[in-house]
Amino acid sequence: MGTNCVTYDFSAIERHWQEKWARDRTFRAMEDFGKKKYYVLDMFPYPSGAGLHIGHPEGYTASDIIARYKRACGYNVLHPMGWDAFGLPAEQHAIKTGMSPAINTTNNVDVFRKQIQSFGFAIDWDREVNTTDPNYFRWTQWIFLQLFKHGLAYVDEKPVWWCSELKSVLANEEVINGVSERGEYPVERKNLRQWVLRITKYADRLLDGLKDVDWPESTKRQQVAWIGKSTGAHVTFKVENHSASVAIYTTRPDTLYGATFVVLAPEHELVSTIVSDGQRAAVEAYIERAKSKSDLERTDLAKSKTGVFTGAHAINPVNGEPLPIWIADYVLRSYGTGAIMAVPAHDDRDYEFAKKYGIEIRQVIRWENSSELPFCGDGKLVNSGEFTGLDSKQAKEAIIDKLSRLRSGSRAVNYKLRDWLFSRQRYWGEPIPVVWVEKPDYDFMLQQDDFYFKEFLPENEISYTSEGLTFCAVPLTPKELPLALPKVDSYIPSDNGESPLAKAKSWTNIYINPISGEIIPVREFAAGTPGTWVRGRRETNTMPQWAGSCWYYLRYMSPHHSSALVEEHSEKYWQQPDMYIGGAEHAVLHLLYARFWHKFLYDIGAVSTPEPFKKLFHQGIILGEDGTKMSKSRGNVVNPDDVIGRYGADALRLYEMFLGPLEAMKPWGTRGIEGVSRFLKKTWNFYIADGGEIKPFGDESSQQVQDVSNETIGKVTQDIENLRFNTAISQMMICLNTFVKEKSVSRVHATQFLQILTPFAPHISEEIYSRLDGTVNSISLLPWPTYTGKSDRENAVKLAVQINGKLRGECRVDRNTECDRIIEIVKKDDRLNKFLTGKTIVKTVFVPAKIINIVVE
RNA sequence: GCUCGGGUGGCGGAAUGGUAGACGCUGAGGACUUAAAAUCCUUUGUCCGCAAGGGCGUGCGGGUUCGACUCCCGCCCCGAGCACCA
Repeated sequence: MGTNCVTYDFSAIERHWQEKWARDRTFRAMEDFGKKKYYVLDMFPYPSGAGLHIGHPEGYTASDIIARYKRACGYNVLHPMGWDAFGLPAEQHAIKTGMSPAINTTNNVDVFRKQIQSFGFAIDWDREVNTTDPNYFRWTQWIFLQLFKHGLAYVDEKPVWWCSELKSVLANEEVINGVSERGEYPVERKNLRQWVLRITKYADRLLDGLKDVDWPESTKRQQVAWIGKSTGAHVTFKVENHSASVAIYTTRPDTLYGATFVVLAPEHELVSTIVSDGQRAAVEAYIERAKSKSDLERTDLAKSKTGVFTGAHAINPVNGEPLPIWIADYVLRSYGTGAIMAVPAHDDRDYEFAKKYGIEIRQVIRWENSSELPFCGDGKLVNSGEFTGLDSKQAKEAIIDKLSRLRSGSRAVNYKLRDWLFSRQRYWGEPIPVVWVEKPDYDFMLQQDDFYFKEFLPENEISYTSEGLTFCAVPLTPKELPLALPKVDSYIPSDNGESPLAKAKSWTNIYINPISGEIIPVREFAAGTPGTWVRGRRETNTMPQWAGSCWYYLRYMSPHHSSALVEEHSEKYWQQPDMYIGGAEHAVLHLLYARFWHKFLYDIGAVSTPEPFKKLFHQGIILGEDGTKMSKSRGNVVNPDDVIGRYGADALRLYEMFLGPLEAMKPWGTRGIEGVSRFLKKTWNFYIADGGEIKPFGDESSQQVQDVSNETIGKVTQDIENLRFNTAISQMMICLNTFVKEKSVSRVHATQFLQILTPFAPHISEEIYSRLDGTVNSISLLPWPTYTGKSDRENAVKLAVQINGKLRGECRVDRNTECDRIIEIVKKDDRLNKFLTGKTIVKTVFVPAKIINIVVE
């Protein structure tokens, strides 16, 4: 049953069908194991206070078209939605207003849900997840504990990015060009105790796995570049007149004979040991200067290189030559060994440095078409002792072999990828489920015969030392999960880098029982409490926002399951998303972290597939009408609620898909939506008479209608498969225009048109279908119409005629006409023949039923 | 700097070796209307021409081909990512 509206009243129609779908749970995903499954996933949104952005429904509409299409094709479709709701904006809102981020988040989610539902997406709302729901994040915490147990989580006191404005540590990825990604505030280096995840252990597998997924090449390339694997050698240089030696990493061992100096990063721990007395003052001054430089200054490529001689020399292991050791901030402590051999003849940076400080530049590679130094490619070796004459590739191997014999070097692999800094000094995140106890208490716990935690501990204990005391990490037991956030008076972090949770003393200070695993707050602990107890302090750091989004696609498979993160048989059935649609801004971080967790879960047997996302697609960005990024300050923001109010959800869905290729960046155009809106009205008027009743449709269609209908089914099907929705819509427009012109359209063709329109504009299609036929409860239950192949009924074709490659006309012929016959026809046509008279035909190229090209002289 | 993607009417875009500009927007003219909106019809790359017709045309310059927006070489411009990674 539809509405009773007489004209195309989209608000009434859309409200009616959305309510009906919700009531009937039309789009519930069932675990029907006899049916092939299709899992289509959107990157779930962060429910910001600003409400839904016009860009959100672009990806959601695309995935919805696929979901509805696949369902009509007979698949059992899973198309869920949820909320990535931990994160900084809610916390900053809390700091500003004092309102709890939990309440604020719930409000925002309610707004987002309502807005998303107003698009009529075929989502199974029974499976909604929310990363801030304790029943969700207990499993995020559980995964963390598994990582902990398997030695993939550790603490490290190390320099991290500290943003004093946000009062928080940021991950490398959250710092862009020396300022915070969010807010663009200045950042500095600060030493803090941090949780770190050992993603580097998975570097090779994260690289290899990319071969097996259907992802945009550019995204794969970005991940490859981020992992940054390189192969080369470690070479050890003895320091002259000193017991120390310097280890360097190079990808060019073939240039070893061209090394004329060695450079250490200013932070390299060897610097203070090897520096000569004469140079000490200059070196210390340089280090001091380097420290005060911001990262932006240090990495500024435009500035010239600087450095200081240490007074020490390193001995080149292959020829015994002493090379001056310099320090310079163009060498990074964090990559490789923090030290390099400098080969100015064959490295741009070393060349620039050597030029500036008058250091020898020695060519050891010769190449064809010799141009000037530096030359950084491969070639033939010169001035390289016994290796002279080899080409670079052979020389690399040969020189590494010699280094191995000399015990001065070996083959080595290096990655740009660093371990993942996993703790944040924030309130609004998942608490890290760990308790710290002092070392003597920890040893006492370990000595207990029936020590509960044995199976939850990593091989090597995790500990840190502060003010002379050593603390060891004890994981919470699964019984203690979820570890919920405590209530706090203030959400403001302290200036010393501690999370706001540190101020919730009654929450942080606890007693832990090594035998039962139980935890009780200090205030509940009395002298008479039975059992063995040890004092502890909860970890007060929380997890980064990435944590919850690392595994949400698994939770959708069994969102209410209470004894595992995903129910085994559900995971076996749904396996992984077949299609994942979301923005390219997540090309590296989210998609790399999720792959890391997934591979880990695969290793511990929690999931059965090695990769989380089979096929990935990035929708482009919708720009403002002026062609720039939508922003409040520019005043070019389009509000989806306004557009739906004015044109309806179907029109907005259709328009966003019609705008251009899904992956392209394209500007919004207010006039453009008028076009698709007219198309919908035209559709309505084609089916519905003035009084609101359905027009009569007979049993016969004209030939034209049959052909255009069939062609449209074929084109739209292909275009949906290839996510080319813009051309699918133009084909439907062509089809409708033909219908309107031809008028003799059968019931079957009238129904089929509505069916292929359904994934794009489901409300109007349901409404018209309910008046046209309505034998089934929803048009989405009808099987997708089939394309019957190219019609051979259409025999007369227009054949293009070219003479010397230039289009001169066309002729109407039977599609099977032979080449010779066509030349005769052309000769009889005065307008064509005039290009042939007095010329000889040298050659003809003939494509049957398409084109003929006559070459004359 | 390196890597990748792109450059087609007034605009969004179609066509990946076979009739460039589908489809939509806009503009112009017309029908209906007292009028307007809505709707419908015609037209809309550009130059010459009254017209018939013809020339030019997919960033620029070459090339391959019977035929190039499409493939190859060189250049210009725009966008994205990475950015002293040794």
